[in-house]
Amino acid sequence: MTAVLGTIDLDHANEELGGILLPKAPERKEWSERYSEWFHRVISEVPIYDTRYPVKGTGIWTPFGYKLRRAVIEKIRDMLEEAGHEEVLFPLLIPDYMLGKEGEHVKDFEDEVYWVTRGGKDPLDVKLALRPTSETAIYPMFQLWINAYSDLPLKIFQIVNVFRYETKATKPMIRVREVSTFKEAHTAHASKEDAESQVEKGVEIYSRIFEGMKIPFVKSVRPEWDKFPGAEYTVAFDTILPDNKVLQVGTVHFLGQGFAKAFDIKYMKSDGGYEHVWQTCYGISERAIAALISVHGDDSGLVLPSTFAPVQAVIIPIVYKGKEEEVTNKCKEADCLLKSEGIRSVVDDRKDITPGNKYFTWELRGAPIRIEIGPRDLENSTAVLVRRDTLQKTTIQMQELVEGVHKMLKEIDFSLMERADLWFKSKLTNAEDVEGIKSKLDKVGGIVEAPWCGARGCGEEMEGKLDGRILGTPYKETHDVAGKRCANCGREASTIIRIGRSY
RNA sequence: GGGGCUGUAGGCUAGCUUGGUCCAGACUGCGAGGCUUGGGCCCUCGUGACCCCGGUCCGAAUCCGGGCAGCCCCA
Repeated sequence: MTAVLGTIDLDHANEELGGILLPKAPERKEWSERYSEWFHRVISEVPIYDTRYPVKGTGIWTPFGYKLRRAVIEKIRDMLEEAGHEEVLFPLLIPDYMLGKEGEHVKDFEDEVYWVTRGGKDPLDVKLALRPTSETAIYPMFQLWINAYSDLPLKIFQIVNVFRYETKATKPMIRVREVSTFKEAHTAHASKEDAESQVEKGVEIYSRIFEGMKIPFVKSVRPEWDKFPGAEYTVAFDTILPDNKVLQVGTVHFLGQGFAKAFDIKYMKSDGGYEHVWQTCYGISERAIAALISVHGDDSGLVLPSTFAPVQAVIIPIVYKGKEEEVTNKCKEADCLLKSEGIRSVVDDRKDITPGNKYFTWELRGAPIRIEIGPRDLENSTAVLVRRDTLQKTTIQMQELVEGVHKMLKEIDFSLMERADLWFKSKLTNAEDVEGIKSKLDKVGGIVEAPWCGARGCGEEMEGKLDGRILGTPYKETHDVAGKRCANCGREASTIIRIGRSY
């Protein structure tokens, strides 16, 4: 990667160069060795998410965190709309008889549903659930909305909060009782083929979303015993966090006609007969934001891809006594220029805070580019650009500022993607037998791929032997397993199975 | 599902073992002023806390019980 002008080699970091003291590239020691603490520290210090609200498993999106959240939401909303989904908003409350309509679905959720049982002092005749997910709220309305094949396909989505009474230890953004950013899409189709092709489209949309966030992932078909309750099959997106544990960041479900039958969602075919619709649904929560924060970070804090950074370029005035106004004006001028070119910039003109202090603040907040303008730059018509990921300093001519910033943002995005991919690949390993899988899980963590016979009983047995969870089999990928033996039972392998220690 | 640990200013923490010395100390933050400003400057002044409820006791931040909240480990 070549930077704009006069890039300085990192090997010479910390040397005095042209009067500028260069810091070393940030380490990723705490990030990798004490990830949990790192994550808590970053979200609370930036701040992104305040966990001090006194209800277990909830938290508050702070202004900066909210901007980050909104950037992610907007990206997802755009992509869903582009793919023909329309946004709607359903009520939070679901009557108990509706929640209970699809047997498998309610059975899996019943232990973690919050109930509203009273209105004021009076007990309610019909208990109301806080949606744990919205299938049972939405599908009775599908029944009313869908009459004929001309109403299909129906593709909607909503961005809402959902509630789950988690019994396990909660973790900010990752395991919460109130999921505050659930992006759920629901579709209905006239044929199985059409619905299954929608599953592929859903997977494609999510792939593009995560690629945009530079979050590496694998797509797996979840095992029979771990699919979404009520679904025929589930395709899940898994990424790997710095502590080598697997995080599910998105799921796409093929629902078949199960819900359609339970909620009696039928449409009239061209021949006048009726058939139940075929359905899909897919969802992403704020885990995607947790992944965005985690995957790219380092010991100095957040590192954000430019698309999602609330501030893409921060301008720091280096004000010497007597030059305050001149320097500040130049900074404001640069700020206006950048803004007019569509760059989210700010001038950090706080008084009584040294520039160094501001550097730390904005590194913590993950601003991709820092622009320093001081008296020296006024003399030379220059500015100093510092990229967040490497902390490399570059001096640039003022008239090339806009071009330089655009170019540097692209370079940073590319580097982030490369670094994340490289790291992910190093955590995606394979093994041939149970011992090998175990050893890889212990030594490398992440995700281990192994040949598998495909039998459910064998899979469950393997899960019991391993201190890990079976993530499933690759979705629409070809893996050559010819001549290979199942890692567990030794029979002929028919596919690959993925295993990881997960959240 | 099982086990362990923790809760003192906004944050991090000293004090808790052995109850009284603590109307609770440091650092950081925050507010005011001064001095500075190309990697966390310095000085002065100010600000702010014993999670909640109950118990033991002459006396509780400290001991006991419960609640709430958080963290960690194992399944």
